[in-house]
Amino acid sequence: MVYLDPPFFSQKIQCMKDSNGIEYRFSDIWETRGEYIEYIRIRIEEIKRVLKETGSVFLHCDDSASHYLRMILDDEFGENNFRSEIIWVYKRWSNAKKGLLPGHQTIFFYSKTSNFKFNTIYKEYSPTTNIDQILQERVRNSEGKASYKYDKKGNVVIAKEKKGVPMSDVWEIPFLNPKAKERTGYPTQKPIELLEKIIQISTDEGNLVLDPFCGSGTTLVAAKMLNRDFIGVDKNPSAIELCNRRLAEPTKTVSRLLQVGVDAYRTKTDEELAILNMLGCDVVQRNKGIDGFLKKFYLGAPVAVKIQKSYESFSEAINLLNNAGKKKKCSFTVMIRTSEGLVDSEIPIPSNMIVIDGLDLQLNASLLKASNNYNKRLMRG
Amino acid sequence: MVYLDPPFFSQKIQCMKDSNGIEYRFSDIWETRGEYIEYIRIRIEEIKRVLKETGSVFLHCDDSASHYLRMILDDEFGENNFRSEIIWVYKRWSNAKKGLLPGHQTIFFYSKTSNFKFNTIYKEYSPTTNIDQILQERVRNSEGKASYKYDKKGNVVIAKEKKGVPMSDVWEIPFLNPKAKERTGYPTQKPIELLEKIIQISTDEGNLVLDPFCGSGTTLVAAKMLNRDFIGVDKNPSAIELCNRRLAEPTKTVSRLLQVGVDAYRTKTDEELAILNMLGCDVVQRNKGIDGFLKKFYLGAPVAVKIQKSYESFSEAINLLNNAGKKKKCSFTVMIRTSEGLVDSEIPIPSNMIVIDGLDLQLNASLLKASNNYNKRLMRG
DNA sequence: ATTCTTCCTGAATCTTTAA
DNA sequence: TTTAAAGATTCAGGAAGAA
Repeated sequence: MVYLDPPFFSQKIQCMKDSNGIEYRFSDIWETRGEYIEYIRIRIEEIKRVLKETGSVFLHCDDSASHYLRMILDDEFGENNFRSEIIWVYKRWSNAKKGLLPGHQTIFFYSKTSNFKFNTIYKEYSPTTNIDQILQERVRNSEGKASYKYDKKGNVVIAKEKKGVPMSDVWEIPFLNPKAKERTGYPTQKPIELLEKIIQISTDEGNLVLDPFCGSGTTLVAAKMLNRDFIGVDKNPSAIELCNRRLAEPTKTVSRLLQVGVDAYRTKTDEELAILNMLGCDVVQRNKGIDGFLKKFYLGAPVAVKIQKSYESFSEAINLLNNAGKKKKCSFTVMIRTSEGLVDSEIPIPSNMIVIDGLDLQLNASLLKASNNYNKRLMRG
Repeated sequence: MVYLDPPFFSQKIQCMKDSNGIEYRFSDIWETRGEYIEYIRIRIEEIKRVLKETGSVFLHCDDSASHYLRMILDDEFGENNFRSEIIWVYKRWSNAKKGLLPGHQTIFFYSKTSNFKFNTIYKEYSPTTNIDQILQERVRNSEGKASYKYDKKGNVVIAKEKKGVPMSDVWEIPFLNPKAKERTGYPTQKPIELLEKIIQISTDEGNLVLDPFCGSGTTLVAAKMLNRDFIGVDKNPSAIELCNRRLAEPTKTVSRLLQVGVDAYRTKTDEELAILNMLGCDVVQRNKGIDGFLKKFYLGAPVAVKIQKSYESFSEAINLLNNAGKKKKCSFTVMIRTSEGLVDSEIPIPSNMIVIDGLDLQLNASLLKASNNYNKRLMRG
């Protein structure tokens, strides 16, 4: 298998320093598009030459010249050997731009022949999947419509064991964060996770992986950890040095985000989210005293919102919100009192805090009043 | 704005039947690739001709010929007018295939000039984001490192109001489920939500939207619902008929259409469900006047709850709830008034109806009062 | 008109403080 | 001593302003 992440046609100089002050730099600047294409084409030709009959190539690019690169691959490998357009999706720290924020890169997957090595990776079923579909055998009737299969006694027929859903061509993997330990200081470094997937679907242990633009050596590190053989090439001597350093101690930092999933960071209940949404709030996830900020400032300052929790007394909640609001320089704070929260309103409410009873509290109060009125009227006849 | 979803170069015949047995069919078969490209190129040329200087084009394709289509766009619009490669991501029922499951389609976004119309849509911050960096102003020291800004007294300085994160070029929108009500039976039908986003970012109300391969008319329906003008073209007469049915069936008003259209793909919003849940309600799905019943009876009879909808005036909502409540022999009814609903409280409120303002309405009133108090205090010195 | 410089942003981590 | 919460930091990549 060959993975290559050649210079993009971005017309920029990529430059970065590592923690020791060593500067890594390469140029994505080309005289003409034709020159760039020719540069890549020669390399693709050679890649095809050295590839086994069952081998595959993965070409990594952004959207600046992906269509030209795919043309080259079509020409050299044949369009019938196109396997997939893999989309690597990530969220990244943002910038201001008129238009949509770039949040993906493309990896073209071609095989040398139709008899290519491929290991299917199975993922979990979507939570919306009906288990009957997985468990029960199905048949097609005369009109071609599918239905569940029953045996002669009218019992459902259980299907053979399934392995899960085959992996899709869209891969959501966190972008290598500027603060990640995995970072070497080399520009355009890719996450190990990405290379692991590519190596796993296209090779077995002991197979050979080639990266002709190996840079910081992510491909090689991933290959080594997965017990594949590997060859790396780079024209920059300091890149090779870096590769050797990394390979001597191949480490992979597991991203907490990847490990626990983004939902682990979402700590609000549906109800709390609905309240915050109703009020027009940005949701705050990592603050005990504040659940959200109103999207609009008042008196030139932010307004913090807190929903009383069931495990908090009212006075506790007030103190938490008040202190957090002061720290964040809020003009006002808003407390949503809930019926579940422990009632205990001994302490005075700060002058810049607005307390609003939750809908359930208001409803109960109103219903009580209405029932009393009704009973009084009854008494009076 | 022009959106086009031309036949793909898939070399298949697309065929599907709707519920009335009408068959829709068109051919994706072309003699040669060159012929296909020429067919598209002519249309792109004309699209550019009729487009305004501030206009944009969105070309929808799968990965079978996307590189050729983008070449055409580069040629006709100029590669400096390439704005984004939008990736539409969806999860779909799986099929066994050696390789990765296709889970995306591509939409190329080009503008006619660099002075193009664009409305940024802001999304929520990631749950991993630290609010301090959103809230606090930052500075750069002499070494170019960033840190938080403090005033002379050592207090943090609050940054100006933020709007959220600009939308990325990767859109996760569910593929039209085979059972979805929105389905017309037309092959390759796209979800309305996808078209809504495209129309929203590239046009304002009253602008003109053209779909030269309109098929079942999803683009036109979305345009109509968003108060844009629209033109649809299709060479298949039964497609045009279908479009007209979809566009004209709700013969009343545009807002009625909106109501019907929205209701077709979601009966209760998450917010409404959360409110009903908060109040301790059983949810009622198919009643215009009632959204839920309290789990507890009052005075030995059920209590109906209704949330005012954005497309209902307050008096309309009151009448609906009151009539439905009488039919169901309710002792009381509860109306939740919302800020989105049309305000129009001319008619008297029935004696057994309890009206509760939504949290947002109460918050707005409280903030207004608090701000006024603050200003008065300022005036008095 | 072109190049250079400065500024701004926020996702996801690392670091420090509090419990 | 361990863990959780809060605070601080980095950097790709556009925009806007300066040279």
